[in-house]
Amino acid sequence: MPKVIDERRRRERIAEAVWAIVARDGLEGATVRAVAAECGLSAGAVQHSFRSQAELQRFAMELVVERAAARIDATGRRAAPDAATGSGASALKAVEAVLSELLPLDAERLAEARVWAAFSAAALADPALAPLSRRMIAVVEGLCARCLAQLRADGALGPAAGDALAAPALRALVDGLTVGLLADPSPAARRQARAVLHAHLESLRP
Amino acid sequence: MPKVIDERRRRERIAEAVWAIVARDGLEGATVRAVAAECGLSAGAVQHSFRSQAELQRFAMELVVERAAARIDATGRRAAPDAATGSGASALKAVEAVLSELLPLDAERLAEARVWAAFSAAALADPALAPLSRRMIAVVEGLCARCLAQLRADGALGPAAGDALAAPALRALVDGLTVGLLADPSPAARRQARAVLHAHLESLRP
DNA sequence: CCTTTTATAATACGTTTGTATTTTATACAC
DNA sequence: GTGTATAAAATACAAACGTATTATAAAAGG
Repeated sequence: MPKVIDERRRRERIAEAVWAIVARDGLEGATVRAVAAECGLSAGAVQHSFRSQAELQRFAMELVVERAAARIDATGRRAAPDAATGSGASALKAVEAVLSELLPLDAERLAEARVWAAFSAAALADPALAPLSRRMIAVVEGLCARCLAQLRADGALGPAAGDALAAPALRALVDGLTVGLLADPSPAARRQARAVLHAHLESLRP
Repeated sequence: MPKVIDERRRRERIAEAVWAIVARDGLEGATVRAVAAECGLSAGAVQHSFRSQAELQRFAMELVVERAAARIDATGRRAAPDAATGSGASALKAVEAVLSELLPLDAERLAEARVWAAFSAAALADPALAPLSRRMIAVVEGLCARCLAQLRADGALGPAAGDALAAPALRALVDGLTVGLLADPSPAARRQARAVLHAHLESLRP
């Protein structure tokens, strides 16, 4: 054995190279050779870690979901203790901050959203990727539900806003704002997206 | 000249073949040969109508926007006379019906949405397609704005719902619901999407 | 009727793709 | 220390791609 290398780390490094290329050139730019060059390996090394390109793409998309789910879980937990103390107004601000982190409002999250959009589009034609699309949506909706539960606990939610449709609606709003920001990530559009999210949360108040 | 053929019609027929393939196999399935086979032509004939594949894809995406804009314009105009007569409740129902036509609730519009998602993803990596993405969003938001104006004229809009953010918010909601239905087009998900749209419009009432 | 023009078809070509195969070099076992 | 197993690199190869080129056939003009 030439080097005793952590195979898991290696696979993740390659997946991250896939992300970088996809964010820049789209999924069709992520050829085996391009991915290998992106992380300073030979094509043979990539082939050693992934039997086929399809397996590589599936792993890269799985890792996106996994990382995003972990991050969302962390921010969701972070918001909860924050707001339990004060009035409804501060809870609303905390929830707004948490949900803002789902939107592509900075360069890093814009890249993430571009990668995710590319994979989601690929999932429409590849049944092996479709469950990952659904899982990501479920994760986002879960965060929305937790945010709404937080608001409800703080009395920042009106009576009509508490039904089972509030979380799917909030998820749709966030995803729709993301779609808009992908097409137009200008500062003006970012301001508007933030304002729309703010207004929606305000409209839920009692 | 072998046949005196309407060049515009021919280009549209080829573009429609692109849509059929993209809806089924994604954009990377729309090779010149596959497109030619889809509409019963030879690859040479396709090349005669489109200098390059990039030009073909751009035309196909332009035609999607053009057709969608025309359809949206027509349905928007159709809704207006409907609701001006009755109370706010009937206006709300009419608007709900109009906006429902934007959602992929049947097979035809699901195919349309799949095509649009594929092109939108391609636009992220191809600056020549990006303006078409933005235009489509503007068209949808325009319909949302007209629907809201209709509701306002019929007194079916609360005071806080009338600001400039209502149309962008409604557009985001519709696009977000579309994203969800693309990942999960099951009857249950369709029911929920309709319910979310209904609840959102209800929440705008005075 | 013959020439010309042009849409279509067929073929050819160079490139790039994913992947299989071979070669090389290195770290561990005995 | 030597042999062996394996990661990594290099190379090879068939398939598919976009596109250029050539050939064919059919309608219009004189």
